Amino acid sequence: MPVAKGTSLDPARTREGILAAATGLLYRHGLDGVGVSELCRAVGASKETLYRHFGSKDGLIAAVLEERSARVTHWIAEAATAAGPRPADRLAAVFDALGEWYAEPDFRGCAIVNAATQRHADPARAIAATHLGRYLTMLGDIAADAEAADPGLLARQLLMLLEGATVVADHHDTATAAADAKAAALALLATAAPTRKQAP
Amino acid sequence: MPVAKGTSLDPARTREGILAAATGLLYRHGLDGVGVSELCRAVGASKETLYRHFGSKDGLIAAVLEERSARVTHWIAEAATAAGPRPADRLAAVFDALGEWYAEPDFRGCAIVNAATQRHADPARAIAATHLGRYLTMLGDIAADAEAADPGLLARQLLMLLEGATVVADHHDTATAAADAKAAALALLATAAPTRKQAP
DNA sequence: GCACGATCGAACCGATCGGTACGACCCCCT
DNA sequence: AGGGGGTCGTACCGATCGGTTCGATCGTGC
Repeated sequence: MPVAKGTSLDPARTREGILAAATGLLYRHGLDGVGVSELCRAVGASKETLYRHFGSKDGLIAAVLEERSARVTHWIAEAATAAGPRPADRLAAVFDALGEWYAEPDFRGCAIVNAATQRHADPARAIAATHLGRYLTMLGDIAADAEAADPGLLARQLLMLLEGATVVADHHDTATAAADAKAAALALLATAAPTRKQAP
Repeated sequence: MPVAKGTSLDPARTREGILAAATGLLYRHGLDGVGVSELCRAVGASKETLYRHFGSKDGLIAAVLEERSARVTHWIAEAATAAGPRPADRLAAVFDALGEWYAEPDFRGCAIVNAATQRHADPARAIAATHLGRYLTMLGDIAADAEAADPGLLARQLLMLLEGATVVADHHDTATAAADAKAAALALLATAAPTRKQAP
């Protein structure tokens, strides 16, 4: 409960606060499951402030999705690079990170893909496309380092495992999804790059 | 445009007509993207008729999803059994069928999973869970026939590929999704059941 | 031949939606 | 000291939503 009436913090701080609170609410309740008034009450901001910062509800949604896409992909990429140089280790780390995410109590699937599903018009769908593109780039790096015969193909297949695991974890089987997907991903990697051993 | 005012057809026929028309509209526009009034106009039925048959919009949605789940899974299973006795052929046929689906001009992802994403309350999510369960059963049969070391694991991995391919085809890369997923599925099958050849 | 059941079309309801307007407040800067 | 900008809270707007009701209509089975 920082601010009182007039603001002491700079507007950028206000904007970030709205963004952070809206991210959770829109994810949990769905884009159409929470109204702007309710959003403002939970955020602790007035409608006027929200609309000055984001222009419209869709503007707020777009900002939320862009920020979340950047943060999530960065988090996954960090987990991968922290696992060391070996492609198999990096790939395993990606799915281990997903497993932590799936285990969170209010896991609800991929927020960006979910949003694109709920909005058939442009903004959300475009963001989802670039979001998947970011994943594909990261997986493509792993595939290339593993000297896969067709790194692009392997990356697209790994992306399907990643998104499929997320869907299955959301709608069917939360417990084993990440581990199952990890095993499948490592099997695909081994099949696509049989020449590479773990020589130093 | 069969019926005029009073009905000559039996109520079951009316119900089926509403169901069929609503299936397409709700899929294309999303569950919240089309109102009941618009739905009635497109269907050619009055609100009173719709509400007598389905009770509520959610009741209509549930009926649409149940019917679609049964029809889709039956269609995929038919494609698999028509491909012959060999597990690899049946698995390939599944993803070939998915490829036909992805290529349809108004493909929008899996209607049941999409609906479950849009509705955080019970009915749609429960239907999605049983829908994935049906897929899992079919894939489990293939895995078992292939004498996979762990048929349940393989089936869950294949399910992720199926759902992941659908997500990717919807939001990123429609063209190669099915073929990429098919190759990955066959590779997983070969890895999980290396003993089995195609002896007669 | 007549009542019954299914249907239509349109009016209607309260609720809620996204978005705007306004007066009051308070902090920062000059 | 004082003014301007960011904010709050609330009231308000038109539109639309899901759902109900009602009179008129028409085919079918008794």
